[in-house]
Amino acid sequence: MVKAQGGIPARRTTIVTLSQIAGVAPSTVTRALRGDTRISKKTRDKILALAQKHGYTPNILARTLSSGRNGLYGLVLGPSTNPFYAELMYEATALAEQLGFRILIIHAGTGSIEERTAQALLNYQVNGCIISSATMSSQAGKICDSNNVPLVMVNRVAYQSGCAVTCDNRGGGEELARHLVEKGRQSFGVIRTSNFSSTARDREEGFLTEIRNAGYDVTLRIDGKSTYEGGFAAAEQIAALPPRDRPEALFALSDIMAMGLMDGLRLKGINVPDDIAVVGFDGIPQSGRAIYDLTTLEQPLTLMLKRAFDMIEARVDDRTIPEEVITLRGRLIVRGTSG
Amino acid sequence: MVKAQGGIPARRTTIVTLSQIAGVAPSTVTRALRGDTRISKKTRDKILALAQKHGYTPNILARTLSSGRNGLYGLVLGPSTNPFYAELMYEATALAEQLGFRILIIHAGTGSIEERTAQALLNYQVNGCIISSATMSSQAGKICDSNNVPLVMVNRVAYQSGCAVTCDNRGGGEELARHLVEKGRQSFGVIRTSNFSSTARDREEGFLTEIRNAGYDVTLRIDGKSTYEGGFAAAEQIAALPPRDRPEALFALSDIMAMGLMDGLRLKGINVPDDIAVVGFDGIPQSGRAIYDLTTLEQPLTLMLKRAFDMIEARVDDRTIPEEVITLRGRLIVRGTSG
DNA sequence: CCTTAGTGCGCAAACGTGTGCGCAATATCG
DNA sequence: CGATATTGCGCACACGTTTGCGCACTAAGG
Repeated sequence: MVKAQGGIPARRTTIVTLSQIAGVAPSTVTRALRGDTRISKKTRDKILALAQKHGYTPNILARTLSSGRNGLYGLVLGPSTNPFYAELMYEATALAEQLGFRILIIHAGTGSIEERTAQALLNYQVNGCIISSATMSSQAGKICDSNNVPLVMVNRVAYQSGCAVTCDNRGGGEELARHLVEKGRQSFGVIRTSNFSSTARDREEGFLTEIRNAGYDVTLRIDGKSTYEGGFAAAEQIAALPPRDRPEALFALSDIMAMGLMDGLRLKGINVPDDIAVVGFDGIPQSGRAIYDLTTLEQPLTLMLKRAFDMIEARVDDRTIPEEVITLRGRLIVRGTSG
Repeated sequence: MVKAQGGIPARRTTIVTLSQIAGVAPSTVTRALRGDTRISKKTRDKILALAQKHGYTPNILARTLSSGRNGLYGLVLGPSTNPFYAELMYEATALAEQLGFRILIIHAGTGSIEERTAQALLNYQVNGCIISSATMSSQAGKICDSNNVPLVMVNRVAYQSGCAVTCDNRGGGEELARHLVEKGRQSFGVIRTSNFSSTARDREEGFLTEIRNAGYDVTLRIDGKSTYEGGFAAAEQIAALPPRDRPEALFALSDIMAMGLMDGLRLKGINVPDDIAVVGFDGIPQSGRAIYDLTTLEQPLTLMLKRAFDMIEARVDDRTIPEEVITLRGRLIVRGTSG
């Protein structure tokens, strides 16, 4: 209950307020504001002017209660150690702002989405939720499913079911492999991740396939833990190898690992790309810094999110649309680290 | 309106549903769930069990409509080019999760908060809003004020009025200055920002004061634009100077600029700290990377946000609490770049 | 037995918005 | 001119939750 200060009950202007001033029914005000054609132009103009004058702003929460629609979209983010997620959040926010939506942060960090988190989605009656990293517990998935909350995975494909928008990770891996082969590299290593996400697996498989097609093989695999520090540690392992055992090219499954890797190599006096070529994946802005100048495969992040929003919107209108997976092709950015 | 699929109207369980099953009034269910003492233990236990069994989750939106309280906190973030804001978002989310709140991203990026953004706060009836960077247009401030939306600036102090939680930027600048002087540096430069935030100004003033106290002066000032790229460009300007005109120590007003600065210097063959010492401000995690190993002044971010939440909560309960500014002391982290 | 105090709960309204239905007035047509 | 279609709007209820008020019942005290 809003307490008035100083005795004047400065209640906020609502549709009812406006209707009283205009001398019409609240329903008329609603329809006028929402542009219902059945309201005469004269009445509508009058009400719009009144709304403007009294600084009316709709109470979205009340609207939700009545019509089920609010512009609220949940967002689940991966850990802060990968700037990719921060970028995703910024992109999603910008896109939402443009489309008139709002982003509700549901969870940010590692760990899977448990029942408690899924309930938050219901508590706030979000129209849908974009999940960028974490996996869902089956219990949580069931909750969302049975309550008709459309879920879309971005940058990840669920194992059993669910909507998803993802980059062509396999194709990207292949493209990077071909690029390195064209550059004349003949032995290869992969800085991979310990988690079993579809994303990481597809990238690695694509890479491996094309390397083998070219008649070579991946001879070194190190877990880079999807972090800068993991990539850095991998560099130390590589530096510890006798130089002739070191691969001529390394594929870090994500840019952030590639950055750690390069810094690690640099500190050990190993030159990129003269001694070892490095390529990454994601296309985060930091990879373009002169100090890295990383060859990478850029994900079409803005477009991916746009598709994700579209998917949710479509399913809000029609719950019966079947599950859908969209794969978008990434773009190879050739920079200095691939030789 | 939730459309049922397959003929079975799988409506969500609400307080009314529960009340019907239990054979009591909805008001009794509410009070039982909220732990009102006037409900007998027997009834309460029965209802709690029922709620558990039927997977009841409260509809916060409806609660808001009726009681004005939801756990929604707006968050306004600065540009993505400074990872400090991403970290702030992650911290705020973690803290909110702990306290049972939710974060609604209101705006992320550059630019001031205009009327339209302020209205979003009203649309969703947020309990309050944390503003981490942008300045508010006076119109937007008025809207929030007249609608009793508590605002707290974090990492910034408003010029005229408003609540704020901030690090002791002036004191931090002084501490960094003393540290560099102790290390024997005798000439100084500052990589500053073009915007006129209180934060940047205080840091620079504190630094300047102590440098002068020690009998030296700041002889070089470059605009680093609060970005990595700005810091990098500053390095190129400095490298273009004849070596004896270069300051012996540089203070970048934020870590992200310090990082760009160091990379720029490195690429020009200038050694840190042998040729030039560098210190930053903020204490973002990236500054601790081996490749930077930056001496900096860490902001107590978690605590700052905790205080911000507390401030808002207090003002939700009691609108008459006057405006308040809290300043928290930061922590000097001495690493390798200060010599 | 009567009064008083306290306990446990229900009634009904309120929060702000959306919508199906229907009524009245006007326009259109035969 | 009368019948029908169209336009413009109001009524009433719904969404899920909270809360002031008050009623009924029990326990305690005189």
